[in-house]
Amino acid sequence: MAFEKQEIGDAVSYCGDALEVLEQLAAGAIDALIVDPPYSSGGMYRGDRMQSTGAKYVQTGTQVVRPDFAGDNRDQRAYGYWCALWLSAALKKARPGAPLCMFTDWRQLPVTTDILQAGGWMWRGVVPWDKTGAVRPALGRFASQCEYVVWGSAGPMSQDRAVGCLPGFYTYRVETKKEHITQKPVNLLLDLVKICPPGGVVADVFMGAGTTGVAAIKSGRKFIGVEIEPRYFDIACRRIENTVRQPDMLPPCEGEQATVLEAAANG
Amino acid sequence: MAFEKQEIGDAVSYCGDALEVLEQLAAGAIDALIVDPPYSSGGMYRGDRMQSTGAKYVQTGTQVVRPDFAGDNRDQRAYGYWCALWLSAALKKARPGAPLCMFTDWRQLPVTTDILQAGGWMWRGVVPWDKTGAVRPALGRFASQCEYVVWGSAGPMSQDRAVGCLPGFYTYRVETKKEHITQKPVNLLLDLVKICPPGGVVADVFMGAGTTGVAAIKSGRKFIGVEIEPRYFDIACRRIENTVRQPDMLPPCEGEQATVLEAAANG
DNA sequence: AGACTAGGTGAATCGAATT
DNA sequence: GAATTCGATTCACCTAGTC
Repeated sequence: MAFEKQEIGDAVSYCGDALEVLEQLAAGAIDALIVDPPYSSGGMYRGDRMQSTGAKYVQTGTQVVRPDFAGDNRDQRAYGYWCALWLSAALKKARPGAPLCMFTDWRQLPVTTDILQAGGWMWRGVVPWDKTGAVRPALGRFASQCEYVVWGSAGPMSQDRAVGCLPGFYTYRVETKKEHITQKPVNLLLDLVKICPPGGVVADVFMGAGTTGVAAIKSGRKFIGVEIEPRYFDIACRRIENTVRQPDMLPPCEGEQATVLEAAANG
Repeated sequence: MAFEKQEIGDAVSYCGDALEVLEQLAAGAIDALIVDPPYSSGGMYRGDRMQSTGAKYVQTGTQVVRPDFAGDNRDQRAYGYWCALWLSAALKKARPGAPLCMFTDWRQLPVTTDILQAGGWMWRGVVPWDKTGAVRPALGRFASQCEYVVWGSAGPMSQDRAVGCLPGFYTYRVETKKEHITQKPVNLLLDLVKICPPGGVVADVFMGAGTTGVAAIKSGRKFIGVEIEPRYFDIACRRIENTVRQPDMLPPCEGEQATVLEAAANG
């Protein structure tokens, strides 16, 4: 099968189905998988979830029209089976010990930890992300102001490529200008990509607006991206291209060397 | 069956098994259930989890000797069945709509949301608690610096007794002087008891060192507590007694009236 | 300073089953 | 019976922010 493929700097992006693209990658191609799959959340009842994403995630006030996104209307069991499929496919293309980060909300959190393990990955923890501003308070209840990164690894993780310790909690305000309704802050992803050894390949098979790619490239890592919806694919490619063009590269993180992986390969 | 029973101010404490004490309470006796059950966590492998709590939750350096606590060495399935039992028993003694808060760690979080529902409660969300300082960093990993409050209610929650909106995330440093290895900060519990209408009855059937009771009494609520381990029962009673004695009662929270429940009962 | 952290890794060791 | 393998268990050591 052939997909539209865009190579921009150290980023390779495919417009196609996650599962199908994953099956065409080389084994060991992925040093870290960071994904934000459609949560299939957003309603207590099946009928609520089956709406188009535009109707489901309503924005009050100014109406910003965005294309609907695909894969967000499965019920919870179908969602689980589908995730297990692409997670399993991704595992086969991941370097042994490669880390996996997967966004989810509170409602899908337990399913997510299950399907991560069903897909063959080793579950290692949960990292909350405090969205602060984006809270819808409810009288007499706790606000749901956090989303979650469920993380794990492709089997045992050795510490030999590690360059430091990462926090277990992040606070970043949701960006006001978004091109995708579930778009994550670049700064959040800039922190998360540190789980990938410097110079390694970060993969995201549900790119959306491409924030993971932006963060990977900006931090001197390589990137493989997949997005099925052509309009978001174009948006992602444009954002990655803008990142490649303006080399306001971040300074290497504390103790990070851009060539850790190459050194390991050579030595 | 008879249990040791201590009445201290507005707090009634029982030394005994949670399930057995719950079955002796009157229906509707509980306005809010806030519990910190033994997580049965503490290791990647079954053997690790089966150790005594003293050996499992290691303290480096100076050895502070604390009594082991009971019920922390079930495997995950047994943990689930056991929780479903006492949660179901508690539901029968809870006022309709009463909120439930249940502490857990990342490893037991998915089980906890399952068994909360298995016990008949309605799952409503997850509230992370950032322990900040109490982090054991690990090279190349995300630290696990959060624990979680899984919360829900005894059926539909009406908003008529609600006095305000609660945050969906808390940051409190672990207290340095603890009498129980899993003791929670008083300030955290002072925030959480706000889920209970002012003047209502907060119950905690795994008191440990009694922090929930301290927070309930300090905020002008009533309290029912249960603890199976006599040494922790004594510690809890002493801490509650100290709280009752020094009436440095907190000012009513924003919009809180100390007599909301009484007013409802009278009118 | 030094203790503290609802740990995790990996090497060494022990034990039972198999060759 | 001695050697080997595999699994389970034990133990030293690592991490960094805060008190």
